[in-house]
Amino acid sequence: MRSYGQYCSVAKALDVVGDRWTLLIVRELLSRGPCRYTDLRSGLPGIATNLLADRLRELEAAGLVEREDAPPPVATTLFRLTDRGAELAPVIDALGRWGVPLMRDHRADDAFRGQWLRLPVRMFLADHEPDRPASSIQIHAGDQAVVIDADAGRVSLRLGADPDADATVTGPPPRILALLSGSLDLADAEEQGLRVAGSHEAIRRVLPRAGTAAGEPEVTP
Amino acid sequence: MRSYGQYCSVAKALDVVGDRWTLLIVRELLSRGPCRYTDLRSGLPGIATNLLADRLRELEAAGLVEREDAPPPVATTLFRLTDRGAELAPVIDALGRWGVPLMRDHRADDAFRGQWLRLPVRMFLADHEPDRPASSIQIHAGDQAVVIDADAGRVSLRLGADPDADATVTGPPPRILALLSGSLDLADAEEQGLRVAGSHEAIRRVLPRAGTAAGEPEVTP
DNA sequence: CCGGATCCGGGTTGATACTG
DNA sequence: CAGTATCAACCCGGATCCGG
Repeated sequence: MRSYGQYCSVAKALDVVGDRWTLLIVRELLSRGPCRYTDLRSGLPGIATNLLADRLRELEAAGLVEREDAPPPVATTLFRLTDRGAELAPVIDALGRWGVPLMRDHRADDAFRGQWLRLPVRMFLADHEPDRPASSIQIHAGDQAVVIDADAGRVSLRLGADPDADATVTGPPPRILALLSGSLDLADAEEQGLRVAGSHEAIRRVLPRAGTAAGEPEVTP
Repeated sequence: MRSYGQYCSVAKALDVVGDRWTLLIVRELLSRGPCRYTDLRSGLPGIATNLLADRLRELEAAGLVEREDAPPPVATTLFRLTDRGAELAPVIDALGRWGVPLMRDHRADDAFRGQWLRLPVRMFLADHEPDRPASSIQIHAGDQAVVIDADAGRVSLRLGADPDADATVTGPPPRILALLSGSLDLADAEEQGLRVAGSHEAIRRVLPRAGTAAGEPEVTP
């Protein structure tokens, strides 16, 4: 990218990460951890493969990403954020938080990936009953399957399906997000296009509660 | 800008503010308040005038900026951030904070503007002696003149010169920034290319103190 | 299948000139 | 002062191809 040529830390930051796709690559590496080239490409639908290769080279040159040749069993190269690269997390968080109100306009051809729920999970969910045994919720958002775990006060997300989950929620991504953000009540979920099965307590355990986090933006579809 | 077409709040945010120059325009409006077109252009050295006009239109369409026809005495149009636009402050802050270590590489032809000190002043300075009467420091950074005021626990910055300032610091922007960020001690300032005059107490009153803010990045030139 | 490289058309940006 | 007009250069997107 052309430098802005301004002696200002915002401009200097954008000299490094202001290029198209660059911050989304960082988002992907932050939410998935070390990734193969192909994983990155599937997590960044729409990127041209030459651009991904270019950006990864630039990020490597800037010291934000390093490539690691994985050991023999897998024998593939992994891309991971350096510490300096991971320090962009507050930038991604701030952008993601500011963007929440924009999630109201969902276009039919918008792509969706399960790992993109990691930020809303961190932003909106909390384990309100940390003393209970661990519980999990299977989410089917569009064609993406993820599991939300609550355990000892911590809420986390993993990709994939878990047949032993305590509850299951199925529906289109915008409705799932509305539920997670607290703008759609669990009681109304079924009427709003969500299928909810299993333990409602496991779900209420992590959903935002009124007065819990004041000033949180919501996603009202 | 082309949409990324991803149902993710980070991508949606970048759909709106991810274009080249856009976030710098927001930075400028945040640090200067309502501005005339010409003020914006001078605060964004390097921008082409057609791009500034384009971006302002896009920002207006997105509801982040509104134009206001100023009353008869001045009779010019002002551009100001809407509330929604001002909510980008955490994004600018996060970028600016991440960019601080990049300030070490200052190129001779980098432009500099006094208002760009507003972010470092907020980030690094504090009024450590809130009970003393108000004091002020005149800064001459390159050809830019600003005044840092400390009053009743608050530190603020205004553009221009003030002949009644209690102290004066003169030098190139990188040295000024090193001093403000705490990586250059006031005692060493003179040897490092800064001219310091007047009350050193007024300066020490606001400079960061060891142990005051742990983990702050610094600018070591 | 993985991890790209290459090529090309079109859109965006940048620099300058000009105008109500 | 607040832009518009023009045009060249560059960057991006999409497709195709290639070596392990």
